[in-house]
Amino acid sequence: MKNLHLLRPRQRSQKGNRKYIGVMLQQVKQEENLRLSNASPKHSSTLMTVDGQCSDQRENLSAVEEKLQTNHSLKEGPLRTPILNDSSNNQLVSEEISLKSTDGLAVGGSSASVPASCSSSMPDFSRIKGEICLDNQTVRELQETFRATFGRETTVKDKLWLKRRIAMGLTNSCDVSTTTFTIKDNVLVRTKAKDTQSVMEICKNTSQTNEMVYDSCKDVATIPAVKVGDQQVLFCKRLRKPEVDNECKEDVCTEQSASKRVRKPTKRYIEELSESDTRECAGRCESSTKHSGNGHFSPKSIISPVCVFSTDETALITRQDSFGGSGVQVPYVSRMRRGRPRENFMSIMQQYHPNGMGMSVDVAKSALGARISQQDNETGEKNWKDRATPKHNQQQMVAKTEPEKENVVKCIDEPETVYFDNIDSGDNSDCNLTSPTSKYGVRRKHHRAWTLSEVIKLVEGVSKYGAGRWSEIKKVAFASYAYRTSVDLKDKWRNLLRASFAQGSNDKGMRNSRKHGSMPIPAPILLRVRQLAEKDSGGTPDLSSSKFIGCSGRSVLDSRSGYL
DNA sequence: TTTAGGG
DNA sequence: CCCTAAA
Repeated sequence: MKNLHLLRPRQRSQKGNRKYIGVMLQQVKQEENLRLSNASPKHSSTLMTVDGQCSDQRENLSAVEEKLQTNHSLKEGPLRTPILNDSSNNQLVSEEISLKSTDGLAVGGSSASVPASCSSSMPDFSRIKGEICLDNQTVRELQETFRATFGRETTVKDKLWLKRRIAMGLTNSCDVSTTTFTIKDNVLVRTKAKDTQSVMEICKNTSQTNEMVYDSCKDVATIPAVKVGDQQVLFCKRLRKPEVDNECKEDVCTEQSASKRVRKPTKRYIEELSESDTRECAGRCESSTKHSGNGHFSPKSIISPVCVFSTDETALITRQDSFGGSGVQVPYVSRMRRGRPRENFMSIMQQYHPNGMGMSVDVAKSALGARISQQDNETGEKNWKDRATPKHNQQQMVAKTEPEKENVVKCIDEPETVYFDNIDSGDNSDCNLTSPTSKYGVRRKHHRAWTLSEVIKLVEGVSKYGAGRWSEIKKVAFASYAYRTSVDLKDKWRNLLRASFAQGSNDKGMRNSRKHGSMPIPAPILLRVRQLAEKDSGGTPDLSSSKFIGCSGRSVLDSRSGYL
């Protein structure tokens, strides 16, 4: 008792504990050996040897019991591993299979909460009476014993297997606590139910720590424990899962497998899993094993992707997210977008949150306003307000504004550019932003292909105002193109410059390097771009500009008309 | 806001 | 095309 108390963790440091246990184990080993060599028969307790001779080792037991009662339980604790012959493992495997197929009753299929051995039919331990030596039993008797033990029939004829199963079943059965059998020192012993029960009860409540187990079992007559190597494995650990299915698997394995029992994942493990789970894009849902766990997390916490269709009929995977304080569906791909929301964010917003727009008007305006084709700010503002009304969705707006835009374009542009602009209006519609166009293939989200007319306008604008006066050019030449910002002009000009110089250095190379699908820019325009660039970097804008117009203006027009 | 330049 | 630093 004293010793055992010393084992309590709270009274000793972990380190000390381990050390102490080691010493104890040594002693146990020694005494065990001693005891085995001195065993002498004489006792009245009912016992049943599992593997060994029928000779009784009652002396053994009584001695042990005595010692247990005299507070030397740990030292004297019978920790000997039951000798279970594993030579027929292979055979056992096949037997297991046959077992499953033939008499596979409510073994694994039954609900986990109700162990098979308890649910289908109760084991009848009263059938096991008196002194039984499994070794001497015939197969039939063994089967009977099996039935008594597990409460079900078996067709297995392998004696060894039956013996093992019976032994283990008796040891591990959930009903052991109510029976009077327990395994002790390689012997199946009929003991006082009370003691066994207490063992089981204690073990049930025992944590993984061996100290506790020792402690718990200290004053119990029989200790169903197995020593595997230096590890102590208590049979009572098996109480949780007496299912035959599980036992079968373990049968095949060595006894060490008992120490490798499946453990409930630690909290930490679960947390890590869920953490990574949350990080994962729910789109590629991981195997359900993670979720199947312990029901630790409510299903609601699992992100459920929602499939929506935006105006351009592109399927978007969205998830609930808080944007600007309001929970809205945002596309999965663009989580945590740095800048302002994409333009068609508004369409999604309006489709799914027509009334609740938690985002600032400013953001919304910049998002939507950019897509509005308008002649002036007033129209734009009007359009914006119009669109912002909750009931309107994107399609309606587009349909409404499309003709407007066309009119605008036609009114403003010179006759020769109307053609291009009409094409523009055709594929500039909002619906085409992300969808494949007939002409140029898939476009990026915010991309509007530069049409030739736009390019020409840009070039002319640059020639008139000079590169860098983007806002000026935008105001004059691109007033009707709300979607072309001054930055866009600048970017396009940059591209044009690149293209023009590329062409200048190597015409053929340029042609080849040009991306497929993008509209080729006529060489004359590129030439003019280069000249403008040179003029810009050079000196007198006016002079070179006029010179340029005189020289190549015509060719540009010619080429353009040629493209018309 | 606009421009210039990097990404 | 987007973003941002400067001006």
